[in-house]
Order: sequence, then structure tokens, then C-alpha cells
Amino acid sequence: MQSAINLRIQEYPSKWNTALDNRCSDCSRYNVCLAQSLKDEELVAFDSIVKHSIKLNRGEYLYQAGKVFSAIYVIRSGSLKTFIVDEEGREQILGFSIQGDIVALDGATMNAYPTSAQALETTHVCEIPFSRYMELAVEIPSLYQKLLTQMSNQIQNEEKHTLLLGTKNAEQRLATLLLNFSKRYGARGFSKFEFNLHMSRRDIGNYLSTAMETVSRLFSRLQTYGLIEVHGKLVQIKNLEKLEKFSSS
Amino acid sequence: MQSAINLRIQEYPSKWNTALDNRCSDCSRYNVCLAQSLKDEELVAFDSIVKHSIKLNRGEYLYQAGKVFSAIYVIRSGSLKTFIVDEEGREQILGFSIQGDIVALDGATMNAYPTSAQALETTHVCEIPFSRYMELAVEIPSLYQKLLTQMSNQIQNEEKHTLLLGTKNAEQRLATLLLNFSKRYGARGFSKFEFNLHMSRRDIGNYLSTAMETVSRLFSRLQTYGLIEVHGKLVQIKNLEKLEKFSSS
DNA sequence: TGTATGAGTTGATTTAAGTCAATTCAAAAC
DNA sequence: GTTTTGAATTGACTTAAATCAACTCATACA
Repeated sequence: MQSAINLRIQEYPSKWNTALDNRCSDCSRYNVCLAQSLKDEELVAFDSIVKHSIKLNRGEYLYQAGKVFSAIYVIRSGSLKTFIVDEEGREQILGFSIQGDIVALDGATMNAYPTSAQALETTHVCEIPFSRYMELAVEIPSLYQKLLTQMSNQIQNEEKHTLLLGTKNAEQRLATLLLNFSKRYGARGFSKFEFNLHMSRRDIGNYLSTAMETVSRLFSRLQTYGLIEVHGKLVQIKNLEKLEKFSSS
Repeated sequence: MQSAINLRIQEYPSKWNTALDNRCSDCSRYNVCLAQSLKDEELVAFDSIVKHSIKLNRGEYLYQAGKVFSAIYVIRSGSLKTFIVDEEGREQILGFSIQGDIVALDGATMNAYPTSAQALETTHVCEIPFSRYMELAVEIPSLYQKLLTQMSNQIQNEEKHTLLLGTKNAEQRLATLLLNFSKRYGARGFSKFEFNLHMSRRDIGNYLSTAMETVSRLFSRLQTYGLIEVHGKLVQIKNLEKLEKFSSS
């Protein structure tokens, strides 16, 4: 099994990143991607439109607000922040995306990207050209379904974030963010109890609508409560249950 | 033309509401609906799956969080608030929907409605059963396109709201809300300068993440600035340009 | 290897908006 | 037409979190 994968990588070398699988059928994130549960021949067709393993360094943009919309992206590894900028140039972070997340769905009105996405660390993504996806969807209607489901999920996530901002105080907001990452990393086979937050304290604050200083203070406070331990970007959750209770008032 | 419409209403009487057109082809909101720009025969098929003119009285629910998702809705007249409820039962209003708006798109993951919608006044809607819509979309792929566009727009609207909450103070948030209604009413052929806000001050506050009392104070303040005039639910915009400048700091 | 620069922390102070409370207003309900 | 009830307004006071400021810590780069 392992050798078969390696063989395939040999067969299809990539100028982008040879360290990662370069076919959907071999991809370890397959089960969370838009390629999920396609029949063999459908997967081949899907695979053929996807540009695998685009690599971004920290700070590089995946797409930028105002540029012509052309593709959506699946994150294979690493992380991104997505954000919108207002008339005065103020940035509002909308989300942090990790492995398995799909981004740029808000651009699917087919005009320009309304938001931007920037890598928080070295990040690998697959690019799915949107018009080709839609052409393929005419043949494989389940692709429409998957896309609708993804978009609906995206709406639900934004709604939950609005709920968070609207009903919880700064302490609970930070706790909820930590639990959210814990859950998402857990669901992807990583530890629920220990992970790195690659974004800055300023970014966390921006996302949670609190000042950077407040975020810093709250990390300390949650630590003194014995709920977490923080060492720079590394967060350890010491008491998941208590943190959960704490997060919901 | 007018008489033809009347004739059709005679031919197809509705137990829901005979005062409104009961066919998409006759509907005055046709240009903003999902039925928009369908070919004649497609429109007939679309029309046949739609339940026209469901009437809601003030306070009645169109759909409720937790109930099985079955349909999306187009608002023909009146207005709704959509909201989500947290673990503690606190309500967070996500949006106010008026004529031409499509609601319940966040339910399209095909499970349960994640949010609820409640009428703010006597409101008429068209119900589009989702599974039938998806069946029809296999025949008419442009229906998928329209739905994707609507969902993408919805995501963009939520993003703008997050931007609003994250970057603006209470004064600017209220001003932005008023401008948003002005714009939407204007786009629908109503006055940009005078309209009723059918929701309570508490609802406005909830939506803008400010206390009801603050909303009340801010209405007074905007009035003393000469930007608006308020008489209960009626709002008149006295200086649109200044209000716009004001709203973006 | 030292130094510079930005990220993060912690403390002191301010402030925007929340809460509490007292009235006023409006529209249902009788 | 009067009464009742909740919605809205306005004022007084409080507070959570912002801002301002000083300092420490990392890491990047010369």
C-alpha cells in the first residue's frame, strides 16, 4: 500500500511538491474533500481538473479580494486566515482554515473574490478551477450536491461565529475558539489536547473582536484557572470538560 | 395585461391569498426570484413545484431550528427575522429579510434547519420544496447555478455583517443598518428615504450587538445630527450622503 | 554572536456601551 | 372609551474591555 503510493509519486512527479500525494485517489485528505465518495471513473475526471499541491509560504496570498474569481481551494496541510477589508482599509478576519477546509466559496457568484486568504505557515492546497468544476458537475450532479452542502456549512459556520460574537464575553469567546480548534484537529486525526495556533495574538483578537492585549491577558487567565497551558503558539488543553462549561457561560 | 392577470387569478383561486399573483410568470418579484430568466417551459415546471402565497401573521414561524429541513422560501411581501439560539437559550438575530430575499439556504445540508425565521408583520412567501428543486435542477442545470449564486451572496452578506460588528462602533453600525435598508428598499422600487422598520428596538440591538437602550439613544442622536427623522417605526433619511460618510467613520 | 525589530505580556487609566431604574408612549384588550 | 401591558425613551451609574505605555521575549538577520 505504502509502496504503491510511493510508486505513483515516482510516476507523476510534481514541480510543486513531491513530498505530497499528487492524485486524489492517493490523498489522505480524500474523505473530507469535494472528491469524497466519487465513483472510480468520476474520480479520475475530477482529478484531472485539479491542480494538486500548490505551495504557499507564510504570508503569501492564496487569493486576493478584487481579483477575478477563478477557483476554489482545498487545504492539504498548513493553515490560512481569510479576511475582508473595509473602506478604511481595516482588516476583519473571518476564519482560520486548516487541513481539509475548503476556501473561496464566497467567490462563487462568479465575479471577483470578495475576501482574501493568506498563509499562516507553509501551506499546501489543491486548486479546483470553478468553471471546470461546474462543467464536470453537469456530468456528475453529485458534485453540485457536495458544493451546496459545503456552502451551506460555510453559512452555518458564519452564523455560529455571529452567535459567538453577539452572546459571549471575551473570555468565553477565546475558550470557544480553543475548543473549536481542538474539535477540528481531533476530527482530522490530530490531538484534541495539544496544537499550535499559527496566527498572531493580534489575529486572534481581530477574529474574536477583542484587543490583542485582552487576548494575551485571557490566555494567562485561562492558564491560572488550570484550563489550559500556553507556551507561545503551543496550546495544551488541560481540562476539556471545564473549558467547555466555561465557554458556554 | 392587467386583465389577463386578473383572469388567471380567477382561474386559479388560492386558499392562501387571492390578493397576490399565484403564478411565477405573473409575479411582480419574478426578477429577483430563483425563477428569474428561466425559459417559458422551464418556468412552467418550476412554477409547478412552488407553493405560492403562504401567509404568515406577525410572530408566526416560517421554519424553526431543529425541525427537518424541507424547503427554502422566497419572500413576496412583508418581512422576517432569522435567528439562531445558543445553548443557554439566548437568541442571536442573523438578518432581517424583506421582499425578494431567499431564506433557509443554511438548511441546504439537508438535515435540520439550523436557524429559525419569524414574521415581523403579515408576510407572504413562496415555498420551494428543496428535494423537488434539486430534481428539477437535474433537468435545468441553471437552477443549480442560481442556487449557488444565492448561497454565495448569503455568505458574502454574513461576512459583511461580521465586518460591521468587528470594525465599527454602535453609531456607525446603526447608520449602516439604515443605509442597508435604504438600499434594499430602493432596489425593490420603494423609497430609499422613507420606510418602516417592523422589528423592535430590542431586535435591532440584538442584530447590531448593542443594548436596546443604546439603539434608542442612537436614533435620537442621529436625529439631532439632522441625518434622519424617526417616528416610532417610521424612519426618514434626511441626508443620505452625510449618513453614508458617517457610517464609514 | 550580537543586535535589532516586531510579537507578546503586564500594568495603569480611560471610555464606550451596558445595566439598572424611572417615566412616557402606544397599541391591544376589555 | 378606558385600562392594561409591553415597547421605547431618557437619565444615573457601572463595568468590561479598549487604549496607552512600559517592558520582556523571541527570532531573524547582519
